[in-house]
Amino acid sequence: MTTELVLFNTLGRKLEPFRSQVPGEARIYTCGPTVYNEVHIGNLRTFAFQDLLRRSLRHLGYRVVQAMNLTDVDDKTIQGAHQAGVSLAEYTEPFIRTFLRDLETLHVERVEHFPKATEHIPPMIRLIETLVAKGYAYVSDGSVFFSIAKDPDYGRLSGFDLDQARRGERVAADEYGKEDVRDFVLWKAVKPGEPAWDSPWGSGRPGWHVECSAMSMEILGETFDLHCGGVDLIFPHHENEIAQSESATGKPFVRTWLHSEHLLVDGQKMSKSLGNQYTLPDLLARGLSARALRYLFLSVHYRQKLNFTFESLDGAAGALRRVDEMRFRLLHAEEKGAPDPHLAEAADRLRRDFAAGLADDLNVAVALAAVFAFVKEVNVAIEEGRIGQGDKPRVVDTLADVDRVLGVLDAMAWDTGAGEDDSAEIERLIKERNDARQRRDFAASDRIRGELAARGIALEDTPQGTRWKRK
RNA sequence: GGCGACGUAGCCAAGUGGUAAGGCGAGGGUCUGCAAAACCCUUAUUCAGCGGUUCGAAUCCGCUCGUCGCCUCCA
Repeated sequence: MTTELVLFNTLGRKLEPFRSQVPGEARIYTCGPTVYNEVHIGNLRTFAFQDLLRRSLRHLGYRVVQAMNLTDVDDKTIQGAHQAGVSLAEYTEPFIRTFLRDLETLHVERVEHFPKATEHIPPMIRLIETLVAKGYAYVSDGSVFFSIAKDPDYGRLSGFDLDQARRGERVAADEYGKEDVRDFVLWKAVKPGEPAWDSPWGSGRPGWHVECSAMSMEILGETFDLHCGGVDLIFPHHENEIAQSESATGKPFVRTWLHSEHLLVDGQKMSKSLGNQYTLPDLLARGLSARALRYLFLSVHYRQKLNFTFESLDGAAGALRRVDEMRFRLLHAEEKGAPDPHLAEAADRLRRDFAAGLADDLNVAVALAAVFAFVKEVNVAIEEGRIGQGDKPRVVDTLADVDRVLGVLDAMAWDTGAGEDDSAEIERLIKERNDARQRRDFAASDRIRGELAARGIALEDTPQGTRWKRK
């Protein structure tokens, strides 16, 4: 597939053809969570987008190398650990575990690297040393600050005029010593009781922004292809990353910046005070499906706010049901005669339209419309008895191809697989029921149908016979 | 106050100059012993409102109304 990928680069705010630095290879850095609490569905929306990105790149022919950091040292993790009376690592470990579990539940692929900030302190120190040596940073009371005034390009990503934006802002208590309120901290001098590492400026810990710069360049190189995060990270986090990295290396840091919009709940920003801050386990506990949530995430363009409602999640579940039903009917359809040329055409059209949708700045809505057009064609073919030799695997393989990107169409992959195999007994009961129907003993047949329904087995009588499925 | 995004049918959502994709829901039909399920068909003369540009606008421009975001930790 040689479809050219176009992406919206926040740096420059326009659509651009994507060109990787190394042909055929995409190197991606994504800002992961700060592991001080459980992630909510808003966070997960962003990670689902990043998963879509990496899968799409692969679909369009790229090899992907991706790193996602885990920020396990910052004000919040330190405070949390202190309040819980445990070490930093003891405090963050469970949140890392549940984060990775949530990703797995949503079928978000493991990325190649999950660097933890606490395990990469030396490269951060080296980066800061370089900045100090080059005059971009200065030391003050054991802390190190980046000097915005030394970086004429500062503000390029966010488009903010810092002269206007941050004058008169209050300086945080632990950041006295700045020469300019707009400067940001690279290294924070230790405070009593806090975890700390040795450095040329004394004991302390890295600032948040420097973590990502150091780790991304360490793993992916001084210039890499894609850097993603939520829109809230554009300023100041990503702006600062650019300033640090490019000042240190003199090279472009990231070629393309991608930012995903936020998720809203009932039209409002999630917040603890509104009580609308859901986690994935919250939704699962309500009996809602992670698969439907993934579909919902995928169905809204990443640069569009996603308004989460239970109704929209129902809609997502309904859409998946339609795909599942088609596969179910296909499974029971009989292949006879020559392959249907219409189906082959439909399959080609799906592959083409699907790839074209993805290539257009990851327009999944268009890609999904192609899937549903295909579903309809297959349904009609089944209805008209046009399923020929080899058509079933053709349909299944085509869906499997697009599902390598979507990761949501194959119900079997999401099945919890619980329960013993009692299908032989079910088949026996169905036969018994159909015998009763033959004798027009409807009381008996309805009784069996009721029994099966009570066990969660739904029957469908069709002209080709009775088929069943678990509800 | 500065910067920005958005407003398309009951709901979700594509489309950014050539005459409204798709999904859910709803209505009708087919099938059925009856059902259920499923499938098929139908479902926006119209894109927040008002002006303007144009042969032509949901798409471009202006104004108004509304929603949301960033500017401080934040996906």
